[in-house]
Amino acid sequence: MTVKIATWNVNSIRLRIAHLTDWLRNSAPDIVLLQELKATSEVFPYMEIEELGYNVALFGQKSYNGVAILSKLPLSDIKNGLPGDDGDAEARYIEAIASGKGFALRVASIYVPNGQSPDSDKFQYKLRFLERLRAHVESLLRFEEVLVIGGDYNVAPDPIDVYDPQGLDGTTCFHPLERAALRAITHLGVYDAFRILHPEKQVFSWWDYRGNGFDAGKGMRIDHLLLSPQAADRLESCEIVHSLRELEKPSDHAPVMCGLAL
DNA sequence: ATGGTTGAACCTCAA
Repeated sequence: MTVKIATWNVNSIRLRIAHLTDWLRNSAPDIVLLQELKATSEVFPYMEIEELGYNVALFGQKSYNGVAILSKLPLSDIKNGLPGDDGDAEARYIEAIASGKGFALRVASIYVPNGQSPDSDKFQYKLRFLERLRAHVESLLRFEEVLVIGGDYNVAPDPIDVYDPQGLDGTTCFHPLERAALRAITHLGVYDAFRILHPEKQVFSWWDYRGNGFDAGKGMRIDHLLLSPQAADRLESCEIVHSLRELEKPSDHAPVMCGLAL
């Protein structure tokens, strides 16, 4: 069967619940990795999601951050938080095993810190977070599983992934140090699902609300589905769901969805 | 364009 796996930064689950449920009904992804929920478990809209047949694993936080995994397949081995810093209280990483008939895969939803500006403490936190992710991916790859780490990486990998590579060089989400930190992860042997299937195509996943970036075509591709070799070998499709960014009161991100033959 | 918009919560911060 083909298992459809998507990632989406919703920028508030409570404001975006109608966009999400309409999309779940129409596209029926099997697994959805969500970021920027801005919600705790007390206010998370479990009922609207569960009545569509999804199990929910949630790592919530008030006001900021918050990640979740929605899955039509049963979830187990749920782990909250990225290893490597017990003092990190931000809800930016959740991982689980999804089990189907005759197969299992590990999935993770990640929300890499934005980093604010390259001269800020938050940028250093972003770089440390990416290094923690590198170390964790290195350990996960040893299991040789079908693995999908999807989320808002807040890094555009290459010049083709931003609207103005020269003007944006050195700015947040397209800084040489961030791009090197992301390459240190992909060089371990995880593969960008979109870029595997579309080596030359410029499609963005995020557009700034400010300055009407969407209508101006000023976007970046910063949301990624990174695949282990075992997952990449099964990759059938990968698209960015532009239509959700065209709705009234949209998230500033569009989902990215891939299909794996499992 | 050193501006601009959005969301959650607070009277501003994060993105």
